[in-house]
Amino acid sequence: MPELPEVETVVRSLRPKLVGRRLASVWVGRKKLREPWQRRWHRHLIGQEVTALRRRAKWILIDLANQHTLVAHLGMTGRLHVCPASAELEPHTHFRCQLDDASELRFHDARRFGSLSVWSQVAITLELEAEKLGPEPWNLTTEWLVSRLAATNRCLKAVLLDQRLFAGVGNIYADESLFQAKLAPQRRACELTRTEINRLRGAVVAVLDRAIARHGTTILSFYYGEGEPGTYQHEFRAYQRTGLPCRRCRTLIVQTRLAGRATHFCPKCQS
DNA sequence: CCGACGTCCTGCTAGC
DNA sequence: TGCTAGCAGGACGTCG
Repeated sequence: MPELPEVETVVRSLRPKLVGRRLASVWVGRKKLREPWQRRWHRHLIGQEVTALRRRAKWILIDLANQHTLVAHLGMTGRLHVCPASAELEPHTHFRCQLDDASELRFHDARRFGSLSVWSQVAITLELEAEKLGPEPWNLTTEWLVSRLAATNRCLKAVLLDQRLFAGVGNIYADESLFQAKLAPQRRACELTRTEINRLRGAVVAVLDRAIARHGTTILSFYYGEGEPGTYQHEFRAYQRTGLPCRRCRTLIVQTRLAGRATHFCPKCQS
């Protein structure tokens, strides 16, 4: 399930294959993923050169010379990759775009929680830079978090999944960050001390950095580049370790449900 | 206004 | 052994 580290891994592997390439022809299979595909988007893509590849939280931004951007979100099972145009078509392929070097950019997504659309610079500013999305976690300040967390009655797990606060964090890295910070997921965010908030901020960044270094987490369907899996799942401390001994204190890891999501934690370390 | 919860979607698997 | 119900979750809509 692609969160920030997986998306960063995909962007890094796609960058050398896409920047400087020109988009030739576009084929759209399913006309609606999360949102309907607009017919006018074709002419924003055809003939355009890719000028840059960026990531914002869990969003992939493919910038074009005409100031438009092909924006992808991988959702749960989405995969965006470049392959030879002749490569066999995988099931659930929803988008293909031939490039000027006989390769092809493809998007496929079995569960269709992902999205693919074309945005203008104005739209990107509105959707990704304003109140809808918090800063990249590395730019979080304790000061800003203190004021935001004081204003909510939600538990830490819910707060970590809130993209307006911890942009790019999803269920896996929320659990791993809370374990690292030794904070209970059910704690009320407004009850945290300044020291604890600073510890949480540090833990999120450390976990994300390490996950990026391991090319993300592969459980079922996440692959990057030519099909390589991430390896961060081997470093899980809480997520999917229900009933296994805590690596710090040997207490058995417990699973519960918070903010509608499976939540894993050590009842002793994270008390 | 805030927070909890339902919805979308398909593949895998636990359990009968 | 084979089938099926239930679970997985990111973003967004809805409801109390």
